[in-house]
Amino acid sequence: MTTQLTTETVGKGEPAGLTPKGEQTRKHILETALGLFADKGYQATTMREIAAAAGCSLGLTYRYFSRKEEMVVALYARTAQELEEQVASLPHGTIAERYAAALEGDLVRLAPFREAMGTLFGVALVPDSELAVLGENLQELRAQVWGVFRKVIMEASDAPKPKQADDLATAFYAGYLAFLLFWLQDRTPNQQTTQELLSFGKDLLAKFRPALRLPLAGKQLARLVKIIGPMFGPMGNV
Amino acid sequence: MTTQLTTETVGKGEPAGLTPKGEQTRKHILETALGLFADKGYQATTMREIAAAAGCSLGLTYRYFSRKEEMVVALYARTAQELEEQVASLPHGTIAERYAAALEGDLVRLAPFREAMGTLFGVALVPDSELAVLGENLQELRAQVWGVFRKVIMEASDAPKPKQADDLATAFYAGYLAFLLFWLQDRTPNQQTTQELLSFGKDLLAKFRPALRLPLAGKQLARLVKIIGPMFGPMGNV
DNA sequence: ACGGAAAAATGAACGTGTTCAAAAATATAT
DNA sequence: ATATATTTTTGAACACGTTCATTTTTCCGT
Repeated sequence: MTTQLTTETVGKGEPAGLTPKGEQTRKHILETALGLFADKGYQATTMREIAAAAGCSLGLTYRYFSRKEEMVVALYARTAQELEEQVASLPHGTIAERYAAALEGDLVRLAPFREAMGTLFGVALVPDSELAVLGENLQELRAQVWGVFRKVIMEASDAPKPKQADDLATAFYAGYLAFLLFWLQDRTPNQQTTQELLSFGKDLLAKFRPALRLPLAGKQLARLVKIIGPMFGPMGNV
Repeated sequence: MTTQLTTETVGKGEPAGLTPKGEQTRKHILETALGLFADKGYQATTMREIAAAAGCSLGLTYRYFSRKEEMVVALYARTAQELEEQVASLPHGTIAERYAAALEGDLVRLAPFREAMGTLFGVALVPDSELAVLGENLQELRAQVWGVFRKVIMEASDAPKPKQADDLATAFYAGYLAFLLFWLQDRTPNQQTTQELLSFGKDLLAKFRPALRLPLAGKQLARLVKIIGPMFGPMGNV
């Protein structure tokens, strides 16, 4: 009557319980798929190709990834992990410096999968999709990344009080999404325009950071966050 | 040896030349499709259903719309036309008032097709898609809407000099895209959060409009536009 | 009125993502 | 060890977007 599960509630897309062997197979399929994506592109890679390259049947891949895009979600989740690690070992400095460094690091890690990320965003922006950016399935991932930006702010040399830090983290998270979207659209060589935008944003943030101490600016930020914050779901602040 | 075409270079997605009858059929299929979209949703509507409802073969619909999403593009092009007309007969007032009115009007017109627009944006945000927002195929449409925002600014009571108006129009166009994206994600009843964001933006714009006369703000805007402007392609300014 | 060219329209097929019922393999209880 | 439940794996099928060779209709010059 007892079950033989080992891993418990790993993620949302995976089946309820996986034995060690199952986990291993899942990982192998994912690795194979990511290799093909990086090699010949996401759209050009067929589910049947992935199955063949992984040496298993087509149906099996659907046991571990209920959608093709879910493989890209797994990839993104992995780089989110790396983002967290990067920020943990980020030199102390101003908010602007740390935020810019975090964004740039993420871009570098995602670069080989730009096209795949484009398709993921395409699906993620369809509001009632299973993988909607602001949907329930990605809630945990959102909270994780939000926490990373909170850390970017709180451990900076010019960190504000915790309450405003939460507001700023929400704004940073929104800015992060917008920034990724911009990057995906940027067709200039080496995404140079995105680099310029990053520099611009960094300068702007540094220039206007002191203004945040003014009641006017603080109030406006608080008002904005009160509007858009709830769309991201609970982040620990409420 | 002469050809029998009547309409010349109507748009990008349609076949090269269409006789009046062809145009009529195209319109009929589009009308049928939009009805189905509004009725049972875009994703749930099948190309075969559209063909059946329009009383023609499946293949024929592909003669007039090379992709399913192209029907949504046609819909968007229509509401862009309506946006232009609305702005033409917009009461004189401040930039903030006029911009907010334009955005709100667009939302009202697009409301019945929110889900379809979501899917369109999904495709449009895949950079190398045939229908990429910033791609060549939608260039004309982009220029048209940009012109509308330019008019919003230039014929306002607090219109700036033409050069800054161009910069502002570019920023407004980018803001417009971001705003639509936000609206698509907004799951609150009646998209109330989007309404609040609109109010916030309007207030903010009104509050900081005077600051644009300051060299500092003007320079920052100019720098931003110099970065992101080229992504939209030629808009008449260059 | 006729013949030929261009356009409109058809219907069958293909590829790909996805589903599902059933078989094979594996672990647990007695 | 055997029986039983559970998980893994398979392979065939479906649905839908899309393509294409072919046929039918429409238009124009003579």
